Amino acid sequence: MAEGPGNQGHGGESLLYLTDEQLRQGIEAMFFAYRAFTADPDRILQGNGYGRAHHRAIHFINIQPGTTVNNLLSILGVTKQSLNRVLRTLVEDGLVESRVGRMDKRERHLYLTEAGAALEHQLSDAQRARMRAAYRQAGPEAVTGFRRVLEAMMDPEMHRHFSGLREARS
Amino acid sequence: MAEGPGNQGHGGESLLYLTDEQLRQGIEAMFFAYRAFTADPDRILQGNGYGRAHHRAIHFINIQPGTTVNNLLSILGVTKQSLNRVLRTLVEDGLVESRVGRMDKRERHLYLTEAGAALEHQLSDAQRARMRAAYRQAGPEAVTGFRRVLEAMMDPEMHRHFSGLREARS
DNA sequence: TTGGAATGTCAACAACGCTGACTTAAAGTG
DNA sequence: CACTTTAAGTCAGCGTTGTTGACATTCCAA
Repeated sequence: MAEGPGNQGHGGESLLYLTDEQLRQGIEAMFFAYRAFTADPDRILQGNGYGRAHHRAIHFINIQPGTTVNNLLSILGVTKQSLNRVLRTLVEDGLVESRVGRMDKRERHLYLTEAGAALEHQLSDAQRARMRAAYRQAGPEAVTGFRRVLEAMMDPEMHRHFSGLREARS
Repeated sequence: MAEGPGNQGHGGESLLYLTDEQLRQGIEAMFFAYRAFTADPDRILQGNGYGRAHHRAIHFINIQPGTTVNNLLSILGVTKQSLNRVLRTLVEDGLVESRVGRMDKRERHLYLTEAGAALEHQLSDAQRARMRAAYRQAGPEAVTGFRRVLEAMMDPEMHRHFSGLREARS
């Protein structure tokens, strides 16, 4: 089974032999876990004409109310045309409000309406429930490691946008 | 928010207060990390007319040579029409070979050709490199926790298909 | 004031999910 | 053998969400 060097005990020291098999399992785990991770929101959104892209937009508008389209663009890493299609439907449906900037009238500042906030809650509740269950099952130490690996995996560019950076240092 | 008493202890002990903010950061970390995680293969595949779906098919055919279409279907969790579209192009392009089953002639057993294996290598090398770097940066303890949380997050259905199950139980 | 950069919008296309209906071939079962 | 089920493949069509290209508006600086 390619057990390899049977360490990874708990030392924290050194070596860190990483066999291809171990890495492959990590890759596969990411695939299966991410599928499960997005399953609940996908289910909620399907049928309403919304999808994962709408979820992402709603999520980040909720976190940074008043963010501009351009800022959202750099966070989501898609083209403005792609984002615009999503934003247009959200605005039309009254979930997002788009206000012209006071300083710079080219900018549009985005806010969730009450209806938008309600949907956001529904979505994030479902996702948090799964995350909470996984965290509970895995234990607090595992959670720390989980977060650490994910952060190391992000592109440095994107890591800037990650909001879990508060107490990271100290 | 129904925060309630912080534990319905099923594991038994353990506080494990999980604030919404902590959970939200985990959710966001998954989003950013997964994006980075798929970025390298996506870059390699783009332009060849292939995409993430082709990558997934190639990955699992490589791991289970001779797997049937039906088995692949249940692993990937897509419809046969969706998978067939991908498989057809891979067979046409000579990356995958489809052999009629000897026992059951209805089945088609799938194998990577040399060209397919070469592409698989290219893809998994890129992905392993990123995974290895993240593992190294995070440390061995973190890796264990990472794996533990991801496994807890999977749907039980899908967890059956996860190949990293050898020594898990002790 | 004029030209360039930034911001946002519209149109069209590709990848890849989906449903539904259908065919072919082989296996299983009375 | 007739009947049903299973495995695989196909066709047609649609929805979400990426992409590029073209274009309008706004700001700012030469």
